[in-house]
Amino acid sequence: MAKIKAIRGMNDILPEQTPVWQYLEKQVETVLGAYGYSELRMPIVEQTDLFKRSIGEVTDIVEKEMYTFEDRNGDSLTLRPEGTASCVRACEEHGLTFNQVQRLWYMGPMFRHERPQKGRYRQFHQIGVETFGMQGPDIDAELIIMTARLWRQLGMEEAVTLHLNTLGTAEERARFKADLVEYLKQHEEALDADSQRRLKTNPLRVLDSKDPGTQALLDNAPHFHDYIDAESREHFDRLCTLLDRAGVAYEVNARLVRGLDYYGKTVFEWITDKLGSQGTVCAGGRYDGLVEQLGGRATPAVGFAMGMERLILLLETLELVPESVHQKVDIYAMAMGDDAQVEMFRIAEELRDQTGLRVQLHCGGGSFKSQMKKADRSGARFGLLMGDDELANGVVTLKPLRETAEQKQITLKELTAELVSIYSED
RNA sequence: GUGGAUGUAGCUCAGUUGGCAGAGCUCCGGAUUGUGAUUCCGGCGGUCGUGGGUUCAAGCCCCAUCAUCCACCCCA
Repeated sequence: MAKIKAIRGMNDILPEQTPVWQYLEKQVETVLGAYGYSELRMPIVEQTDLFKRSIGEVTDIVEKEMYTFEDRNGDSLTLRPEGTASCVRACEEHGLTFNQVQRLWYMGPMFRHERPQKGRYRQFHQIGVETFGMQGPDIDAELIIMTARLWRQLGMEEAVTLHLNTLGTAEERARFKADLVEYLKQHEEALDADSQRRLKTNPLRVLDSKDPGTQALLDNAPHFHDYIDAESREHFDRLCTLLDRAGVAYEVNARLVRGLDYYGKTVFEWITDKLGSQGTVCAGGRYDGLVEQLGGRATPAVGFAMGMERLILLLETLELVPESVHQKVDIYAMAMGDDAQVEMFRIAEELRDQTGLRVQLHCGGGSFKSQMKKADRSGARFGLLMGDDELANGVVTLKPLRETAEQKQITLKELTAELVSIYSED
């Protein structure tokens, strides 16, 4: 019989990896907490229409990447491909944005049926941040400054660069789009194949093309920043000023478009060149129209999402994960003989009570030698031994495993005092 | 969805013109009875991704299929 394997593009995160995830999650939570953001937890499955109405009918995500299926009652459900739509839905459903401001975050798996690749998976994980009810550029700046703090916290600030742009209002985009299409149609022959296709489906995305010929052509194309009016201009300028004053460096990239239909005004991406072709590690923007589009009262909103797999890949590439996150026990307790084992069980419990240290008790038998070997492999700083001698004398043997100090026999009372003093030095 | 590369032990990988399936690491046991991380010896461990085909004989050649990786596309 064929072995059952995980679904393509959906990965197990193994015990060796989970400490890295926990480390990253904790760092992010700490930074979000420092800005007063609250966590929201949402279902993974939503009605299909929610995503169709928010992300945009003609985007690749909705057209061909959603995990959509029929519920038993015939409803069309979809595994969420991103979090913003769910977050907006939840806020509306519970009145969270009614006459009030919200700063929210969430974490969890997203699903897109794409061809897997480095940094791109069918089940992937995002930490998303969304804010509601604030229309000025101050909140845009706060979000970006917050992400910059996170990169510093993680030690990766040198590895990422901020790309910033404004998409203006829908009307401004429409005027620009018309002129852009007109220009590109005159040069349609010179465009790469993908851009010719995009010209019909989503012309703004031609700006994103990696094709050198297309990019050269765009140099003489209409420039979007010539199409934005005073309000959009001021919003963007103020954002830039706030970032300048905060010391956050950025590159204005007028060709940064973003794939989701709901963005307007501010958009940004943090990009690294260390991960191959999936270099966007964090991205977001303003989506003032979305809440209303989904049936709520018009509410300004800005948010972003980080790709956890990509951040972890980057942390590992740059060797930024502290070695200590992999250490899971402080003390490895061993016993020789049934009576000694009974006593060691008691001692281990007492140590956990009194010192708060992580004590792993050897189970599963094996020779003394093999117990020692496991003690070493466990990464514990100390081994704790209990045999006939110790049992008879009412002591335990404390053996340093990581330093050259001698092992010694001490009473349990001395042991707790000793361990407390050793660990309080660190 | 398109293109390229790769699938051999739990992991990393050898495997010659087609001729008995290997190494290192891990794991278990041993090198005078209760001392690990270095050494030495022994052991466990494989439907060679899967299904067909060619052949006296296939890990190796051919076809299909699945998966992984990389790139395109798309995006976090």
